[in-house]
Amino acid sequence: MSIQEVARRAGVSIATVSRVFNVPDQVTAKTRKRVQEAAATLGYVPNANARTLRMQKSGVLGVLLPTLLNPVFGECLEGIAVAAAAGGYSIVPITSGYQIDGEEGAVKRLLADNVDGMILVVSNPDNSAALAALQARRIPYVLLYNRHDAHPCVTVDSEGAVAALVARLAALGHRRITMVCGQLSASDRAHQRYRGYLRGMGECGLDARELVEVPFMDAAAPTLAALLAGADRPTALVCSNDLLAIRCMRAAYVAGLQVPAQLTVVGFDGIELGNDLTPMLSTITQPNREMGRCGVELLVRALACDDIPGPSASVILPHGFREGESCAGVNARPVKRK
Amino acid sequence: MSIQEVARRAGVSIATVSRVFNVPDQVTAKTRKRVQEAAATLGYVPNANARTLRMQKSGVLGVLLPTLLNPVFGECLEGIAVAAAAGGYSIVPITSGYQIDGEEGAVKRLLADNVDGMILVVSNPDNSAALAALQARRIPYVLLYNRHDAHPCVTVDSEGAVAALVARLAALGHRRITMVCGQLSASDRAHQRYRGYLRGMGECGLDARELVEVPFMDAAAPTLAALLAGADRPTALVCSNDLLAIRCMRAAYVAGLQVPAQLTVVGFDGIELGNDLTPMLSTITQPNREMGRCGVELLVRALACDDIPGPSASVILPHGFREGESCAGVNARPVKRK
DNA sequence: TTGTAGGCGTTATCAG
DNA sequence: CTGATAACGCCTACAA
Repeated sequence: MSIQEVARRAGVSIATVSRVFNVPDQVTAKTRKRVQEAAATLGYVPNANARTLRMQKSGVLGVLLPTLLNPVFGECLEGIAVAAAAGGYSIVPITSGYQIDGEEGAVKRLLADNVDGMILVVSNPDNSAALAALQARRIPYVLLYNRHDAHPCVTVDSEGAVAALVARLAALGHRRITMVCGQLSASDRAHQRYRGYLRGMGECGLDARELVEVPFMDAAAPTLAALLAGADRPTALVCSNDLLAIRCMRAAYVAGLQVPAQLTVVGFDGIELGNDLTPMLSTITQPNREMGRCGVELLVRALACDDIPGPSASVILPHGFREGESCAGVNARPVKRK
Repeated sequence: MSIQEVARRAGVSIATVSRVFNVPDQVTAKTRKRVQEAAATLGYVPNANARTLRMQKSGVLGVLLPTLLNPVFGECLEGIAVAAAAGGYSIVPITSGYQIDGEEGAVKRLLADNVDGMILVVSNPDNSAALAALQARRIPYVLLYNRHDAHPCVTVDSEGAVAALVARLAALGHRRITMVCGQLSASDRAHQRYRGYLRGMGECGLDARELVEVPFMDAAAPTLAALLAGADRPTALVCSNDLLAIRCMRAAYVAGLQVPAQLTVVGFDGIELGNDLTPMLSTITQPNREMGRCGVELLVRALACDDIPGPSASVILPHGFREGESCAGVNARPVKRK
């Protein structure tokens, strides 16, 4: 069912049909109606591939995310989807995580699709083949969560946020503060946050403790159990993301430690789910939807002007701190539970 | 950078370039190499739109999901992605939830993209305009989680699962068992699960209690608070999904009720996160990834034979029950916490 | 206001 | 083994 059949059925030329869909006012009301009826009864849907081929633009924004198993990206994607729709674009989300060929393969696929621009969260903007490919093709793109001087990024001041958090914990009397992250090498976000930890500890005159890496979520339990076992165990855990923080709270329970009375756990991300946990998760909040929205708007604006966003377009969005219930002073008395 | 430029640079015709990418053995090793080098230095990526237009098939599977904010669909999508890749297809996931125009709009968009088939989770297979559109176009599709006699579905026996759960709760001494769901009208899954509740209660000789609907997650707190307030409050909550169950556990805490000592809470979905909660969530588990995988394989198989899956292709996958820690006998003694 | 025709990048057919 | 060419569905000058 192409434009041809609609034209035949309506007794007009294909050009007229095309106009009905693209510049309706250039067609007589009567003709227009006839065409619309023909299209409706035929169930005609314009072929996006043909249109893209002809127009040399697709009206599609590619979205590359690490995974959708972490709600933080789900929330972000929602912001992206809404903003894209508002800007007249549709999106094609791809995950680099459980996709066979990672970031570069995903970008190649999106390039083949002729996306007009891309929103992406990469593992490391330095030496990213994916970004190189985009630059080579002069495809406009915006990074989310990443932070890099050579690329347009929408993110928060992760380093500052964690440094401030460490100060807050120190003020609560914590001295043995340990940072827990996923696979450090897999994410420049984790690096930023770790730098924040180091800075914060330094500024508070505390000794930074060894970073605890939990590369595979599945195998987190033993690592965390070991961490919480010794006499010198930390009194506070700064987690590189909320999912990790949730696992840490579980590990604490398993180890017989009460949160927050005996162990403070703080996350990073501000996923909504944290609000429903008990104890409610204390966390550094990022405006995830807003971040998606902002990135898309940046991109759409650039697209409209037919130029490509540079590093100077970067935006640092404000972060926050959700009080929650998993964070307390080092000598807090156990919460009585009835 | 089209096939043209590669051809020119390699000093061959476009036909030869095309062959190098599609039937490499029909080209001399030497020519092939020249073309590949030209393509590489040019950064050539075959135009998928042109290819789709010419081939009349895209190699793309459309995936329509209600939302990605619920991890259950994230897990499912992972299964879909892996299976699709294995079958030589790529996917385009769309959410009907926060998309402007819902299921039908999403399907239209996918049709415009010339997807070869679709995997979808719809609100209600009856009178679904989306499904009607697919049938009219004779696009192969498979439903996930939904269950309907007139469509090919991959799902679990939700009704039986909930009925069995109710029996289990009754055996634990529970009498006042209440079901909690989201917006009942928004999901035939919720309906199935509710039917299971009714059947289970009936079979146990218990009086079914009024269904508690929590249409908007955001506003769940007051509704649940009211539910847990009275003297006649339930001793067990059967939740239509895990996210809801998590909220119920929070509501219990807020109401001063200990789970599971004073209130049993059981979910439905088996999201992985449930394992990390304290108390660990007791839930009816669905094989979410497997479900995605199964649906895709069904679809891919049909695509290969060039036919479209019918209702008889439906598959009921086995479900399970995760013991967890949020479910106990009605007179369980409070857990001592140190 | 409406119709005709060319070309977007590919693949496939048919010659050579 | 390789090259020329038509056609996929659409948009848009240009012509009528």
